[in-house]
Amino acid sequence: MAIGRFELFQLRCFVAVAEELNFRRAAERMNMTQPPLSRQIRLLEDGVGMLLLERANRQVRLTPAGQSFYDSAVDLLQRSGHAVLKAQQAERGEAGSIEIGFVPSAALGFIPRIVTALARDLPDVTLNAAEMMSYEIVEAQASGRLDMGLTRMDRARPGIERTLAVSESFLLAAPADHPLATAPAPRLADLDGQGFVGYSTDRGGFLRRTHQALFTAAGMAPRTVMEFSQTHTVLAMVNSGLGLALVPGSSRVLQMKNVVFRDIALPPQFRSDMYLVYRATRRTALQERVRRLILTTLAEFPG
Amino acid sequence: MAIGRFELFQLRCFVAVAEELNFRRAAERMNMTQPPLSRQIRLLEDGVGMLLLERANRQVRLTPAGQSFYDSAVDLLQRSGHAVLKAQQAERGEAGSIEIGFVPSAALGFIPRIVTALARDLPDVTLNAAEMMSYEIVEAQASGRLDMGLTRMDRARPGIERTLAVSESFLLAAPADHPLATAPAPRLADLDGQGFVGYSTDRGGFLRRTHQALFTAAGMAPRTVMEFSQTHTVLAMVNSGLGLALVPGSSRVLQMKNVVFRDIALPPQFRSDMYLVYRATRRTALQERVRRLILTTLAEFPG
DNA sequence: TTGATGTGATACAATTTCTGTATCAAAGCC
DNA sequence: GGCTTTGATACAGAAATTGTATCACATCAA
Repeated sequence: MAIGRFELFQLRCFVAVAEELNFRRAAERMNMTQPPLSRQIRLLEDGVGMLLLERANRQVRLTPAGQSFYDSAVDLLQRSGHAVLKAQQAERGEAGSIEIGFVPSAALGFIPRIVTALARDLPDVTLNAAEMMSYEIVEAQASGRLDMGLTRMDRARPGIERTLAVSESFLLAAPADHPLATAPAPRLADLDGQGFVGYSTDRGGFLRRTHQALFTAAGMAPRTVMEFSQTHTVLAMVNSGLGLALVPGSSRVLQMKNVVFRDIALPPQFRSDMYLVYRATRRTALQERVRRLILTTLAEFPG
Repeated sequence: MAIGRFELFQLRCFVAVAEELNFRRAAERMNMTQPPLSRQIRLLEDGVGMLLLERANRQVRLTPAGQSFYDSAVDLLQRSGHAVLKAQQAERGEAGSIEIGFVPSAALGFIPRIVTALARDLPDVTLNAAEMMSYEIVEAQASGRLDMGLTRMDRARPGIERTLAVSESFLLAAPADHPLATAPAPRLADLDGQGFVGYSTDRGGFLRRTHQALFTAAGMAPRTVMEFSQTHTVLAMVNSGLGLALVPGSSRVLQMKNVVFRDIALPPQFRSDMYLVYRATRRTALQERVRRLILTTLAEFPG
């Protein structure tokens, strides 16, 4: 027999003998007769390549190696049982790891809530959340590296389901000393001709397209000063007085000294929508559980 | 098959399949043909009571439970190999645990040195050192609860070997304001009639017997004020000015504000001897190793 | 559409392994 | 000194495992 090779059954036999220090009683405990028990012990000793039990003068004792191996054996048997329990947990979707990709604008309000809810309801689940651009989410999900994505992508893809996770209204972000920062009820028309900090097409470009559609529909055009891909950069520009901006509601958490957020009335179809995208088929119990948890968590988000 | 029961061989098979995701290649890696490999996987799945591999459309995939179980399996196999290595270490006497009992006066200088040396030279050995009275050491060693003892016991016992570990000279402990604290060269005769704090017979009584033999041989008698079993108590009495004391050299580590230690000339046979006692037969490699380490460590003790 | 190829599952006989009964030698107990 | 109990051994029957041959099915190329 190859050295270092043995079987768990032999470990059970050995543990029984080590605890009883008597082959007959150990055999009884193992529901077998003494000769085969002796044989299994011998096979185990062959396997590990050393004497584990000292059979001297009608008394069985553990050798030092046997004592050490006994400790290991108990540990191994315990772990082997635990392995089954963990697998059952994984099968029920209570444990495992989930890879989720999200666009930068989800980092502000959504991801922290998801992480919190997951830690509370599914503590044995590891969440690996990676910020990526929306096209990266598409790629990673297609190749199976991602279980889910949180993105603003608005066109459907084959094999990928999506659910509207949050629909936020836009907020008007204005420098504190701007007239619209204190006006009674800012309206879209007030932006006409004003300096405006917009979103670029660098990442996804969904917000930029929404804004353009919005301005076209309203028949007006702000004077776009500059464009940036991420909300915190846009707001930093507003903060330095460069112009106004229309940002998703969840941006409110970004408190800046010189930025005032105002509600603004917009046509109902112009909202900042965030979708949860996931495989349409072959979803595991864990993915399903996490998916539901994310949707219920984000449903409570102040729209 | 009983649920939760499987064999390491089946784990090896499963790991091969999980890594190859192909039964034929996995079988080749396991030096067997595909049918028995399939059978072992089936047995394993029966054993853990759930599906670990998804065989769909000519493609093998791990189920969530299978992924979890794969991680556990790799871990278990690694540990099973490690168990053998640890047992080999234990056989060579490089790992394991050693129970040693020691009398209170060994706690001052000897045990700390032993612990340090053991941590340095045999880091995988756990030392359990328990302070006990000398008769307890005898009992515990006889019943096998103790591997070794560090004691002042001077009579031999059957089946127990002993080695003189340290032979210390006695020191005169005097209150700082006592004449002998500053006298040029204190002699035994100077103690005649002086107040003396002695050792009691409570624990072993070896030191008391030595002192009495000493005084008898010198034909003098100090005026014993009080007797205590432990050195730190004796010194506390000296510290409060109650009298003089003769303590083992290693007591010097007990620094007390009002206690001065002086070398004192005594007949050569009157020394404070500490013995290492241990089983004469059936010593393990570890016990032998630790025994030698203790003796060499204590041999360097400033006698 | 059709054959070629490759997949894992299945059937079955040969082999191997394991189990239990009977027994042994040795050591402790009365 | 007989009696009991210990673990080891021998061996036949039972059980499990293996490899060969084969199947059913899916994919791919023409």
